[in-house]
Amino acid sequence: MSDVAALAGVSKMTVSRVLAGRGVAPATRERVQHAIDELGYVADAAAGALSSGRSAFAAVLVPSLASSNFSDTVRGLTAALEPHGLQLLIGDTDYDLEREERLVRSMLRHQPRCIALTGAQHTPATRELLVRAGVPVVEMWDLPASPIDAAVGFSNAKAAREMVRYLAERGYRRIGFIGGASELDRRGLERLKGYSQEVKARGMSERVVRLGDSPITMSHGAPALDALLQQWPDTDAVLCVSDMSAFGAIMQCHRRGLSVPGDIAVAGFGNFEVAACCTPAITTISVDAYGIGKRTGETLLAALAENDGASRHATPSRRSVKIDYTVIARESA
Amino acid sequence: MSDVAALAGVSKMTVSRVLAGRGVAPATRERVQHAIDELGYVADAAAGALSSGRSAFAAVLVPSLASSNFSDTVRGLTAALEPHGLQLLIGDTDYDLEREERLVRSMLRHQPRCIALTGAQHTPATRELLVRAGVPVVEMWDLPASPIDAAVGFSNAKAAREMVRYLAERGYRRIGFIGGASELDRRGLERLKGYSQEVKARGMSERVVRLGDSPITMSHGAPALDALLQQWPDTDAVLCVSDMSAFGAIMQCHRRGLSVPGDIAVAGFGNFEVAACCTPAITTISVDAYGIGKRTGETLLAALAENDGASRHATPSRRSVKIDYTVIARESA
DNA sequence: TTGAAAGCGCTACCAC
DNA sequence: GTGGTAGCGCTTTCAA
Repeated sequence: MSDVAALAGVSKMTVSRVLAGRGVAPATRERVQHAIDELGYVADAAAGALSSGRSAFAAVLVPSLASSNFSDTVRGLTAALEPHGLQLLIGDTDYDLEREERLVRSMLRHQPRCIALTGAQHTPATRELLVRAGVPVVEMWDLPASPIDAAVGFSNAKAAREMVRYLAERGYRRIGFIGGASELDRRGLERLKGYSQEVKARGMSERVVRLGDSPITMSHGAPALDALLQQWPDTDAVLCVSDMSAFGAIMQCHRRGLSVPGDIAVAGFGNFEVAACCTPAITTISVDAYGIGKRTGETLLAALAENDGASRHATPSRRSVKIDYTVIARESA
Repeated sequence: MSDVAALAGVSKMTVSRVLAGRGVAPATRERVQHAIDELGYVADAAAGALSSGRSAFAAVLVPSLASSNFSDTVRGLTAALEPHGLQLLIGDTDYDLEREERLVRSMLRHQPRCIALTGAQHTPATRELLVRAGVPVVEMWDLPASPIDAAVGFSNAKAAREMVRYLAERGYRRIGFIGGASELDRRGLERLKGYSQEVKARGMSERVVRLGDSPITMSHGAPALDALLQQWPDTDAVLCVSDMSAFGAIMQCHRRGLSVPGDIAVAGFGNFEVAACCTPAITTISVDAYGIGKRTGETLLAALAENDGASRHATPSRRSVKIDYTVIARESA
């Protein structure tokens, strides 16, 4: 920066102002900009952060970047935060709460301006770290009973209930559920819970197969469907924890010579791309994953703006943004 | 850190050494660690980076996080770099070279220790910035004619030729290609180039449909297949620029009552999960996307180790790692 | 094995 | 509109 200042014949402060886009006379600004280009000068963000006491980072934690759900959410966050000069620090927890804690710890070292993470469940240490960080926090994809700060999500249980209701209304009575075996995928467990509640409420019996790790992939569907039909051969509909699994199940139906939905109806969750493209097209719950990211970003920005205006100590906003979901009726159920 | 030092009754330097895991007497180390836990102290990475002149960042640029290809590559990079204490700065270029340049510029402000980016094509300014950065750079997913520094990838053109060869050997003679319309997806264009070369070399005629933006998604396949069959109704095989498109095309064949591969063979590229799960299972080119990330990470680490040992000015390694690919023969072709 | 001083590159603050 | 000074929280270097 000294070099640039010298070349432009101004002080470092003026260079700093030009970079920050603050009040500088047009002529001066041009000279400085020229010097910057000349020297290929790139300001050091670490020095800036240290000096000003505010970084340009936003921390983001998702269970898995490979799931289109969460990569869409990350895209939404990027869309909201990048225009405000925030650089995303993205971490992949792999559905592991200990790993989440390690990642939070490591990200906190970079003094992020705000934090977005997935789900309602975290280790006590993670919660403690997050609260102490004193920056806006949003938990995404769930509506926690006691949020750390704010939340942007929906009730996975209620959404699953709605799908069971849809199936019941279409006349299906022997409805199964296939999902993952892991206790770590809380959203999957919530969906299972919603399924169980609604099935019981209607006096139907539960038919649950839990198999495999999260994230649930396409290859989950085939063995899960086989297991379900082996135990309950007369099953007439199956709700899958995700469209990935639903797709695998439908392909397995093809292989077994079962028609969908004629012999068995299959419903998914998430409205992934495959649900619309596959034949039969998959009936599913549509969740706006990108919107969750976007709304989360906006919520964080609003909290940042407030904190700037008011006291320094982050006043937890506790706001909770409910994201809509809808049953998309297609061909498979 | 002063607070921690005071509480532990040592100097700041000793606290710093404990955090860095350097030579400190066990008793002292314990006292310090206790004070750290007590106060919930989290070291400031910006200050550390500024003081030591070396950040803990690795910059990564991919065209799209939504493509499982690239999210797998990011996972591979994480696996390689995270254990060495490097934090990934992930950017999504959206197949836009201008955006790539902006992202590089913004990431460079954080003084990354190394940089991984996708493809061989960049704006002149991007190349300039990257060279001036003086840190190891790896270009992934391609083998550039004149790499900036190192490269980890394969020839997309040769891989596509191999698939055409496979199809020709299975007796297909009227082979089409469906891909994206964008000039920005260089890997897609390379695949098209390979197709054209091999088709011409065998005296067959080209049948090319280019449609839609990158990243190519499942919904690309159906309209592209329709367009192909409208123009060349007697097509007996189609090579798709990606498995996503191939899947969409196969589903469209189902809808049109065409049997695959009986009426028309369909081949994909990438060996995505859907290729193995769908029926008929998709014949494709398998590329180890995760491995590209892993190898890239290892290449970067090796370069960092060298630079540490030797001179400060990064000696470009110019090494080029070739990644294997293979035709996976399944049911669809 | 530990401590003290200097300074990394920038921005906040106050003068002019 | 511009410049000087102080100092952000660490690590480097050297001394004890």
